[in-house]
Amino acid sequence: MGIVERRERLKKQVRSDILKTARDIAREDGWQGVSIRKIADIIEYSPPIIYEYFDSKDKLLETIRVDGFYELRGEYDRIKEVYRDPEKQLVEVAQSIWNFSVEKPEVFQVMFNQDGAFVLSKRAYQQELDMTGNPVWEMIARLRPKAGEKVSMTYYEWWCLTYGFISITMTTQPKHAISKMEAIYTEGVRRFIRSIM
Amino acid sequence: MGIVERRERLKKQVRSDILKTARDIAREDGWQGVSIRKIADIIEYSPPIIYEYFDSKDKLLETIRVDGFYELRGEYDRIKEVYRDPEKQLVEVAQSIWNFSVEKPEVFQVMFNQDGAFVLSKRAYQQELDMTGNPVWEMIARLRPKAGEKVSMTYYEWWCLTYGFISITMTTQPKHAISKMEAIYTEGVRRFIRSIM
DNA sequence: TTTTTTTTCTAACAGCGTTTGGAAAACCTA
DNA sequence: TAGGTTTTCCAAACGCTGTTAGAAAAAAAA
Repeated sequence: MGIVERRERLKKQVRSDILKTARDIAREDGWQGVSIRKIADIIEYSPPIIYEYFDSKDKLLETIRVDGFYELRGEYDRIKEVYRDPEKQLVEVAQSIWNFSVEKPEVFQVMFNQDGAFVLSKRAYQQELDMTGNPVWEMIARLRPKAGEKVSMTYYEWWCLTYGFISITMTTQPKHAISKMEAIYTEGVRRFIRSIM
Repeated sequence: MGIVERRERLKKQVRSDILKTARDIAREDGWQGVSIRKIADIIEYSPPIIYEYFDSKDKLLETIRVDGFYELRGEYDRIKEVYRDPEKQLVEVAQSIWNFSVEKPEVFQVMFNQDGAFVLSKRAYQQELDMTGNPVWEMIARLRPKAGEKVSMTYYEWWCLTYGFISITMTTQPKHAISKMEAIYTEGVRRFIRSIM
């Protein structure tokens, strides 16, 4: 009897529909335009249904944030496997962050509380800034075989350089001008890598 | 008869009270907690009064943003006068941005659409990124006597490095940890300056 | 004092996140 | 198939939000 299975499949579907719809609205109208009622309208359920999947709107956005970081982490792990040279690895990481922000700007906004997106908790950042098992931290460590403390500081600089550059670009530049900034970003990243080698 | 004058004085006072109250609430509860009704409550007027001073909540926040950029610009001009060495000037500029973000984090948030603050228009950034009469642009130009285009790119890098670092630090770090990041910021700024000289 | 102008507020609209209570549907059992 | 149980779902409401219209109150001018 696959009844339970069917129900669970449907639940998973609705859950991901909610997340996808939130992102769709945000991409179109910005996070300011995302409301529980609009999401409910689009997935053709009543608003209270959403609360069976997420405790609150805040938790819903936090899920999107965590998923975003998870996806990026996957990219970093992949890059670490594919390339041997840590310099090349970091350049690739920087590239993949940029691509991510271009392809999923609305997710990037949630990840960094930007442009109308807002999540109260800072929990997601802690894991991201932690060094244990952190692929990017290890790339920098290989590039800079100094004491651990120094590496963590450099890693934090890296974090701010990459995410900061894109954050500021996304919020200050009109959509059509963003792609022109990629070259500056890439050059800045290269300069940074060379300056810590 | 100073009736008109008295009225104008009072109007200016109420206007600045509105702005100050908005910032106060934001500092205490975040920009998410700022509402027209709360502001009205505190300045002891009814909500519609606020609309005699600002067309909308959005315009109110935009005023705070523009004032913030104006204040910083004043700092930069002052620094440019006081110090001769462009390297020293830039270090001081970086320092003053940091101090600003520590003393008025809620204004910084509005300036870069962070953490619940949101202004639709990107107008304020255009002037800030324009090179004409821009003190920081000129500092970089003196440090890097290359072609104009290159200077503008470097200036944009500077912009992203400083504001980006602080933006990311403010949104990702808990309040108590922020001060510990200043050293990393300062070192990053110094490294950047040296790398473009 | 009366008229005119200016200032101010009450009340309302539509939309927001969220919760409650119960209706409706789906399911299981006899 | 009928009855009972469980699960799924939603209408309605609460207290918020930004904003506006129109009337009331206050001040100034006549």
